[in-house]
Amino acid sequence: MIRPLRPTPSTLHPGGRKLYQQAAATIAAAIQRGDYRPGQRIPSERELAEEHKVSRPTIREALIALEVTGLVRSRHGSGIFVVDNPPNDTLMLSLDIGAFELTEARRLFEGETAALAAVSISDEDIARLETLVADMERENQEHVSGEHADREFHVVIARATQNSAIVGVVESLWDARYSSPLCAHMLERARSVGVQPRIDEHLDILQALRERDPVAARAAMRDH
Amino acid sequence: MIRPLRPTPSTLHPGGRKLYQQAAATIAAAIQRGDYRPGQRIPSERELAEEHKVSRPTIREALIALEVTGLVRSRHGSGIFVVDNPPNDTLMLSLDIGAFELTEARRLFEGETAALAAVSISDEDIARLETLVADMERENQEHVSGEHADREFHVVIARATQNSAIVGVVESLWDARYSSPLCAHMLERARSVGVQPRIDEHLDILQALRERDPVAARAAMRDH
DNA sequence: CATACCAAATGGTCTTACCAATTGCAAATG
DNA sequence: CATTTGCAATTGGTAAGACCATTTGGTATG
Repeated sequence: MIRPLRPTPSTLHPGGRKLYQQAAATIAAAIQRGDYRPGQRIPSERELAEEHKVSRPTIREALIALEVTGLVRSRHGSGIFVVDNPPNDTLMLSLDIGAFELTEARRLFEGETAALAAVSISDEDIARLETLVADMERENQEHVSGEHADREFHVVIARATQNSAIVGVVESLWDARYSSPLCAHMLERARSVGVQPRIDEHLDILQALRERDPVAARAAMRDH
Repeated sequence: MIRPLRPTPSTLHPGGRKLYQQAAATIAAAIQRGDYRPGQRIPSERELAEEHKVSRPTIREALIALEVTGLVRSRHGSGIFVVDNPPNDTLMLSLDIGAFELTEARRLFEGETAALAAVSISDEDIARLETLVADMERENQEHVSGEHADREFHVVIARATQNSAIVGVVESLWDARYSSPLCAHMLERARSVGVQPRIDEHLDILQALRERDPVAARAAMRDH
């Protein structure tokens, strides 16, 4: 017997995909489009169910999918919130990786990233890097973490390559530091030892980028 | 009024985590422990619900979490199956990236990976690479894809660095080729044009690794 | 004005029910 | 007996309604 390729396309499921997947995709699009801002509350499950013309269990499944993805977080009795950190738009990691391995990988890859960025970085990006280094110095004197500015510094360089795959890799490797308690502890110690050298290293990288010197940029980043 | 730190620990939620998370964790553990083999069917939703002492909607939420994670896949009317491919244990990608960007990123990062691997690669790995190249030649004459061997070739090199972070990045960038239909199409054309050069390029990389020459390995990989 | 309390809103879970797709077995057919 | 046909049991997909637990903000009370 010859069965039709798609045995009765089942007009009940127009999208082919399961309902919860469609709903999740729609909501995710709304988030990445900015309809729902980071940190902001999104409509309740009951409202979303009515809005998407599906039942509450279905909308719940969609929200769980988004929660697993890391886009939203639900708080019992309070609501569902868009996660503040625009997390991994391209790559995301799931397992812990040794701190040493991470450092080595970053050294390798970010060195090349800096070299590539050196030949295509814009003046605006350089200005942005300068303000970031200034922020780090200020936060340092106030004994604040300054990690956010540090991350931004590297991500801006990656973005200067105008290559989203590279940006994704750099972000992933950077965010991995936070996922492992072991790494977090190591960072805590490293930071208390000496912070001034880090500032200087960033200035070295910045200087190499200013001169559009790929070789110097790679070397500076590797020393970092 | 002094409220207890954990306002009436609510004996209904012993684990603190939501029920679907507990169930998902238990099932995931069973999979990674080998209780449920890859490709094999796991018990039905109704059975799992009874087994875990929760309702079917809850067990469904757990399964959806696992499906989003990529551990299982559910087929309507058939059952839920453990995904055969031991997917990305370290990194996974979610968005499409342009083909050009991917190529550039791979050129950059895998070049350094090859250079690092050259100084630490074992004889067994080199032997493994030789058989892989032979496989590719054979599959090539049979007009088979040979993509699997190609992927393996690069992953083995990454693994030779003994750095799981690097392995994760290389795997991610490689797997990204399959996620985008656009990329898949481009590869199809590229393969039909010429396949022999690819073999030669792989041999160049292999030769550089045999001589433990980081500079030559990087150059060969970049030409690839 | 500060505090304590209560009620609405909201996520978390359960129960039940029905639909849709798949699969396997059994009956009908050659 | 082999093959095909078709039905029925199994299983995932979705819906509706109800109840509990938590949070939150307003309100009454001191």
